[in-house]
Amino acid sequence: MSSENPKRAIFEQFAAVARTLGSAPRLELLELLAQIDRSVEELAGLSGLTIANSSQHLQQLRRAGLVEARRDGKRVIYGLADRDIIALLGALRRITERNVGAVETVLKRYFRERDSLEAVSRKELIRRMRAGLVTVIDTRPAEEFAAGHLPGALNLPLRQLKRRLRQLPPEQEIVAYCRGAYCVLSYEAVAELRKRGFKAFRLEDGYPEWRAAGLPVERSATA
Amino acid sequence: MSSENPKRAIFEQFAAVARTLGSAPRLELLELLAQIDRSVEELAGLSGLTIANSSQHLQQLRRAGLVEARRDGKRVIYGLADRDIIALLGALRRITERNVGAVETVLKRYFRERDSLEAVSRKELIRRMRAGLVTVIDTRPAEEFAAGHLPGALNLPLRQLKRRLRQLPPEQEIVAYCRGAYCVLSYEAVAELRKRGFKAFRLEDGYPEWRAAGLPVERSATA
DNA sequence: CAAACATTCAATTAGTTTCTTGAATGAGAA
DNA sequence: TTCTCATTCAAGAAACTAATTGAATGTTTG
Repeated sequence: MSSENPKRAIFEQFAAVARTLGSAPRLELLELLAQIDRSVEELAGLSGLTIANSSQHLQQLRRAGLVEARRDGKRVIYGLADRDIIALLGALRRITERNVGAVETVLKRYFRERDSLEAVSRKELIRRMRAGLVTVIDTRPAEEFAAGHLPGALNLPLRQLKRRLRQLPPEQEIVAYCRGAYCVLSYEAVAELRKRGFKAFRLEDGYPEWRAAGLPVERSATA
Repeated sequence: MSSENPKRAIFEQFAAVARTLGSAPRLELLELLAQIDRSVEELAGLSGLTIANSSQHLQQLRRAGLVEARRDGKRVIYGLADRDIIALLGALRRITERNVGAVETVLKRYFRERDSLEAVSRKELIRRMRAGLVTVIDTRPAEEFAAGHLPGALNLPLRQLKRRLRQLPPEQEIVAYCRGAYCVLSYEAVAELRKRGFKAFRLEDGYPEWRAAGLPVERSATA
């Protein structure tokens, strides 16, 4: 680690960033932040970490230049430092998927029915949206929905799904999305809808990727 | 790390891959492999690691699905498992550069003259190549050059540079490239050429990125 | 100013990772 | 078979990282 070798010193910089990504809790925090900026307390709650622990992970992410913090009254709000970080996470996901069969295995084990894994690509979804063939539902909490969502999407958080089945067209195809490829909400929604006889699919990735691709989004009050 | 939480289990898979990237020696090995497949001994020599240590790092890279090994007689030859890994390393580099000023600082400190850092993009290089405005030199060792290089490039490894200055057109602009953005060879070549009065620039990135972008390459005997 | 609150800091403990050394494989050559 | 050589394995010491706890900081509110 001595800086006598400049090449090694540069690799050490890259390694430090990669090392920061090399922790499940920190990746989870990044995924939460890919959605919307949030306070420490919120992040701790959503990730299941203690507040102190979250704070420490967040500071590491900040030291690596991956997130930024700003103060808002009593709270400190964190957010991604750079939209490109979503691309980096995507690349990491792709490589991991391709190379480590275990990821798929874990998914399969959890979601028993292989069927519910069928995913629609963004491109395909856009085509079907244009043709008016599809109802798009956003399974994230109302707060995240309000901050931005796919055009024409219906906000249907998981907890409300059963109560609001009537609002869904029984004939039309339904595509559900959520925070990203491995956000469980949309998987669960699809499984539930299929059980009730709906033609439901999952969007291959989620809202952050949609927005990062420069596709149109809507902002609005909660549905 | 119990797998009771499937979401966490998935993030743990991603984290394991990222953690494998989080080590300067391993990133250096990957950079060497981005060029051409190589034996353990060769990698150890080029990276300055002991053989046993290289072997262990390589096995970690293999476990993470980043490299693959095949046997060739007495030796084991390693290579990148997947061309996309170059993209991942590129994304990591971009984020690190943008967010950690230290990288540039280290570079600056080493290459004193800020001037020699001026880089030409791939796109710009292609334009100038088409117009016949530029001499392209490849500063990598002959072996790597033979395995693939930019069309029309002249192989001029650093050690031969001084001896072969005559072969270079004194008027025309020269663009040097090597193994990637942080390969020191092309920096040194540019510094040397400028000292001698040539109009020399560095290609922003290197051969692996060129090839990964699907641009044409030549294979040939050593120049 | 003092109380309440969100976040951060500091110190400890437990668990990983790194590099080194020397011995063990396993393939090819004699 | 036996020798040689490239690579891998195994074990141990040193350095680093994560999570926990309780105290400290700094902001808003009364």
